[in-house]
Amino acid sequence: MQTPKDLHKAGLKITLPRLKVLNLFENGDNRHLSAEEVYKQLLASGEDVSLATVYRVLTQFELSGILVRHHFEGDKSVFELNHGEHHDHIVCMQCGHIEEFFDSAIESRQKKIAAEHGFAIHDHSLYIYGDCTREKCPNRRSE
Amino acid sequence: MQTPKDLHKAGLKITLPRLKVLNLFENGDNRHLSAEEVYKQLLASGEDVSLATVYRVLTQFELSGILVRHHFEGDKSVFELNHGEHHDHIVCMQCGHIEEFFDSAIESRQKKIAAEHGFAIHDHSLYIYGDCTREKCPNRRSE
DNA sequence: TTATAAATGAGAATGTTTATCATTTACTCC
DNA sequence: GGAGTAAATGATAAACATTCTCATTTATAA
Ligand SMILES: [Mn+2]
Ligand SMILES: [Mn+2]
Ligand SMILES: [Zn+2]
Ligand SMILES: [Zn+2]
Repeated sequence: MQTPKDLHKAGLKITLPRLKVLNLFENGDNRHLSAEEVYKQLLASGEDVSLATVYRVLTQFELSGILVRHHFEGDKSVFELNHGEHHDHIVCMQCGHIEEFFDSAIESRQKKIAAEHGFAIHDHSLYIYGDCTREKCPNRRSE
Repeated sequence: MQTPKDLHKAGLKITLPRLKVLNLFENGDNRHLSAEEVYKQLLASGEDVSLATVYRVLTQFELSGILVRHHFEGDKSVFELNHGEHHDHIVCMQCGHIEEFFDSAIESRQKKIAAEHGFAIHDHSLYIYGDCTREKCPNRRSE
């Protein structure tokens, strides 16, 4: 567990809950985590942080640029470390597996479209939903 | 108020609440409506339909292909008539104004990307967020 | 080390959506 | 057209994710 420099730079105190959450994203198994998942994984590893604090910390990390928030289909927000390079996502509707991609053709078309419609672009979100064909995929359709 | 044929085709009974909701989408001012907006607009025009029924009807219409559901940034679902041709959206973060677009270059890139990652594509969602430059655009989003 | 502002935990509250169930309504058959 | 039946509705409770409140704890700076 390290890297309090991000927290300092964001003007946030170095607290135990914040370090635990950060550690989960830096050293955990999943890049993409919901608040509930963060909360449960911390509980499971003996660290107890209140759910309210998990939500607060995730929002603060998003605001300070440490995390990025995504709105996959459905209700809950999902977060991942902000490594500085934008990317979009393909989500498996059977097993939830997520693949990341970046396509400069799509990105530049988006800029052009926004300009054509007289919009100053802030942000965008692109999610592709489908069925992955991995062996591991539990509900994999036998084609 | 007309067009019960869609309802028949979907195997749904022709009920007053369903006709009222359908009418709102067909003859109302906004193409894109949340459940709450549908409910309030019906109330405002004297028609009273319970909120539970609004949610039920919207979901049924989505399932039967009469409406399409969108997940714009934020919490609530937004619906619009399914006119058969897919399109994506640019949303103004100041005033909520929505522009629609279709870009075949983006569409084909998405197919290629899904294929490259071994995904059988079901669906996708693309939202561009920005500031529109219309005269009418106020500096606060009208919720 | 102490003072102080910030952060936390517990639980209440909020906003959106779904579930329950008694009552009403639309469609079918006579 | 009128009764029978299954489906739809309304009122409200419940579920769910998320935010708020406030008393207590903690991190930081003097
Ligand atoms: Mn990602
Ligand atoms: Mn649209
Ligand atoms: Zn899968
Ligand atoms: Zn605008």
